Amino acid sequence: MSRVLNSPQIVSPETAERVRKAIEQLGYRPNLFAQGLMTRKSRVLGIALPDIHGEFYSELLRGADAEARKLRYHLLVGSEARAGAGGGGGQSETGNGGGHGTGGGVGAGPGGPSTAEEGSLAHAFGLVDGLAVMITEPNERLWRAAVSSSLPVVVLDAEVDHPSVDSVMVDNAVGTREAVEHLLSSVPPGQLYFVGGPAENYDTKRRAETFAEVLRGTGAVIRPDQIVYGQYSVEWGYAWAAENLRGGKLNGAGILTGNDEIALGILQAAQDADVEVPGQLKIVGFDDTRLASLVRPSLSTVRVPLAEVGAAAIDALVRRVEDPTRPSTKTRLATNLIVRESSGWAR
Amino acid sequence: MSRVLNSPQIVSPETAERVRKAIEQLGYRPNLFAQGLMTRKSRVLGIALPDIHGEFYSELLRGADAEARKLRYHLLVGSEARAGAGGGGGQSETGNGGGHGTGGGVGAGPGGPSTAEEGSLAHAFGLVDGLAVMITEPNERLWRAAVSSSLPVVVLDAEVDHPSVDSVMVDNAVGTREAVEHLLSSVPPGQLYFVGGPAENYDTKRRAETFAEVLRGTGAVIRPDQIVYGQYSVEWGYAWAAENLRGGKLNGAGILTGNDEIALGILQAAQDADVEVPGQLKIVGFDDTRLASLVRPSLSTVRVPLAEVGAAAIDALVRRVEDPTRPSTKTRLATNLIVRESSGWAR
DNA sequence: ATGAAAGCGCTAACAA
DNA sequence: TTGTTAGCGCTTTCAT
Repeated sequence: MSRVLNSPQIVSPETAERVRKAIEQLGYRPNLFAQGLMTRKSRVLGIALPDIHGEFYSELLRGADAEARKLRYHLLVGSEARAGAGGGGGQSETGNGGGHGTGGGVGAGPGGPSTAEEGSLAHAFGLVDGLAVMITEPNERLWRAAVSSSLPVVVLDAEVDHPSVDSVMVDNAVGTREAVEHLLSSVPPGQLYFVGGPAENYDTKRRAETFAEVLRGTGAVIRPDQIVYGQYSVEWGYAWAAENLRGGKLNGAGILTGNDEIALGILQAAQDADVEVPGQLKIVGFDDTRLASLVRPSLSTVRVPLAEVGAAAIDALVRRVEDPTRPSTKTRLATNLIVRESSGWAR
Repeated sequence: MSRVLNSPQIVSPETAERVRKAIEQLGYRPNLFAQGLMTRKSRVLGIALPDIHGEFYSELLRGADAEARKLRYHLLVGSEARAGAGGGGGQSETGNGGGHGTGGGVGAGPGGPSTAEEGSLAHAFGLVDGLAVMITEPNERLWRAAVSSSLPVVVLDAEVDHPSVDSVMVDNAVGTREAVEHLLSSVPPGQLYFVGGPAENYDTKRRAETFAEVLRGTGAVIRPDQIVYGQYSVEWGYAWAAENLRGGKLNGAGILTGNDEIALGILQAAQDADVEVPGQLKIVGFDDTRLASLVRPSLSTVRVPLAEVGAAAIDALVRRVEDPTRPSTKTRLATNLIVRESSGWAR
């Protein structure tokens, strides 16, 4: 009987024992499909990321997975990478063009349109109890699919204002501010640069804004070349630096980048051009991926609690799954500057 | 009607159209639980890794995910990390002790014993069509769970000899041989070292064996200190090198490591001790993770086609799911040496 | 406290 | 070609 497993307290001890023994004997396993058919629950959560690869998403996923396991849920992953036409920006390391990415990843909710090639989690929609979806840049389709879904949804990264959708974001401002002020302590405002990822990327955008804000706070006027956009890739960082290192333009400069990869590219270009870091050029990355602490000189960077972001998303999602009436929450996790060799210490 | 969706060819065009319109109108979505209850299929595959974190597993997972999507399946991930008592060795980057890891990760098949804290995928067993499980070191429980499962199973990394279990492995021998011979071209046999990961780890073991074999092929007698085991971590590599760099013992030596992380640790120790790489010390890593090409000097390494391994696993699994009678296959993917700066070129 | 039966939404087999 | 029905294995309700 299912009573033994689900409500052990209302069944007599001896019956329970008898049943339990039979279960053991027969190697009985409840059929999860039948169970799901009745209860409408699977204890499986979907997580849709722009990409699955690299330190960034790997760490996020790890945090999400750990939290899910703690709450006794499972994770069904779905990366949008290579899904639709032109992948999204995200923090992809491959640095493949900056297409505005209409790429799917989540099917439309009931009532919405649905094509055969809807995208990653469309098919699995019906199997999961909820969905965590990361939206790193404007993506109308993904967005509408997310908010109009009948499933509990938590959105990562994008600004959300929907009564039934939870969101988890990173507070870029604090860390960015710390980083810029840190750089300003040894570099004049006119020598400070922000080398970002894709201009559409929400995080890059916010970081650039705070960068500009802090700089303007010093009374400085910002030149257009001080804030530039590209890709979240080593190659972009290297290319930008190689270009701008010429003529000693960057001598004595300070650079904040959109992520650690870009910073590493710049670091390598500097090394190849025999420019001393941090002596002649100071660099601060973003995210604090493992890379940052492993390269030499080690990379100063703004730490983003990636694992916590993943965990918070799962946490919010599970809460909502288990209590759908609960008001939506916005979680915002702090960032903070970590000073290492590339921006400060003498070696 | 379900006939329209499942066997469109046996239904008249106008009926099909009528039904399709109704489906659209009502926003109808087939219930996957009911569907699964009948068909016993979910198009979801479980993948159990020792850990989910770091370049190594990230890349493997990415390959698996890409292949799954191509075959129109979904991936349910389950890392064993922190599952049972003492995590397994695997290629975890955290370098937490080398416990022999009885850690669960997969529940026992029907008939087997099952405790409440069975591990990661136990609960989801009933939802997936098949299971890819990576076994990186002897683990009786995981092993028995895998082979005795009623589900289609493909084992990664471990040697398997079971008629119904497919396996995907890496052919460590070729790459290792290439690496050792490459090092032998500039370093005498007595100056060659293999600094491995955990001694129990299958890959490390095989690599050590081939290392020894090639060395013996030169007629040399191998000292015990030439082959050592530790963790798959930067810290272990650094510690070993820091220890052995003293007294110039490693001057003119060549080192092959169990993975890139260890190699990086050694590289850093060498740099901190002002030992020139590759001038005074040559280093070859293993895996060819992104790390290897990003550090300076760039790391020579034996490339392991991680993404292909993941893809091959999913491929084999899907084949078996869709044809359970098919004989089991063993896939073995080649490795090959990639020479970069740390073992060869002058900078 | 326990047995019996309805029904979740689908597919497959059987009628028409 | 199409309509009808049994039944997948569970949970839940209703009788007992």
